[in-house]
Amino acid sequence: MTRRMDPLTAEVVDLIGTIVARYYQEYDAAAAVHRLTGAQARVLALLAPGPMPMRQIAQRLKCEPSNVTGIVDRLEAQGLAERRADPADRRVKLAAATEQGRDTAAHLRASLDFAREPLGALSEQDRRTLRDLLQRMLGDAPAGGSPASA
Amino acid sequence: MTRRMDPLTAEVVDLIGTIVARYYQEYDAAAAVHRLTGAQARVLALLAPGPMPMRQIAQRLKCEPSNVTGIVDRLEAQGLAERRADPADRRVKLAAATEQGRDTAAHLRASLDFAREPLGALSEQDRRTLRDLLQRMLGDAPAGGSPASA
DNA sequence: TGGTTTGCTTGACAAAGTGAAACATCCAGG
DNA sequence: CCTGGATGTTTCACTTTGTCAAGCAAACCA
Repeated sequence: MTRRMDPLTAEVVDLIGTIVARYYQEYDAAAAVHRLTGAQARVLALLAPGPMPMRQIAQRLKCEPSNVTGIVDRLEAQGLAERRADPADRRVKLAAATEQGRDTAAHLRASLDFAREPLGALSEQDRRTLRDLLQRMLGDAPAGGSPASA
Repeated sequence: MTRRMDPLTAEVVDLIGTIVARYYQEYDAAAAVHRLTGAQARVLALLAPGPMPMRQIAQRLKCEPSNVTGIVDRLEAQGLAERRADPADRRVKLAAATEQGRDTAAHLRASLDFAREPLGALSEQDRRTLRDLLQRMLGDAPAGGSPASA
């Protein structure tokens, strides 16, 4: 057990840990500007492109559906989201961002300086290299980006 | 506002978001193996090298000291940590990992496959490049290492 | 000495998260 | 058709994390 990690790998792991901490911190701060918690902001960002069933939100967040109920409740209370019926399946409730919700989501995305600013220290060539390295590190899996959800 | 981000930068940001999500997920999973939550594991890792005042733990976690009280309480209840008096200042309580706590911390660190495995896809040269890019991205700040706080 | 600051804990509270139970709806086999 | 099982959501009870304000003891300062 406890197989030793080589120093270089350990260093990279530490750096990633630092990035993770900073990412969370700045994400929460950006959300707080709009009176949102991190979880609420994440759901709102998920809903910005279009409505989504509660179940699917839970899958994306990797949590139980019962948890999503509360988060959407709070977004709804602030007028940022609403629940709609799914015409195709009456069990399903589609969470959808309101006009104001989409607006907030856009501002939120804009205020993600955590992304622009530190990356500004890198040249375009560097960023390209970084992207390739991260992609390979993640096994070329698509970068959590487009939902591809119906 | 809402200055557009160039597509390359956006791609890198997305990748970082994916890494952050995966990091958290795997960290929590590794902690759960030892009946710990993520926060408890983080504190235990902090205490593994040596005792630390409660106040300092709070600074490292960027949270209120009152929050640390509860987390250390739970570690203490599991026999993984204990509180000691600071001979130099009787107000201070030093949280310290017990023998068992250090042992758990070591196993925890070992089970961080999240670090070794994905990085295994990169050659040593690649890891070196990645390290340098991340360091520059973080403004050459030391990688979350030494506190330097008095 | 006395007043202020510092370190920790307590209490009340909100949000995030889990798990189990309840309920409606859908779907498939007989 | 209709019954039984699977699915989607919510509710409830509960834990953990986290905040903030108040309280208390010890240290510091003048």
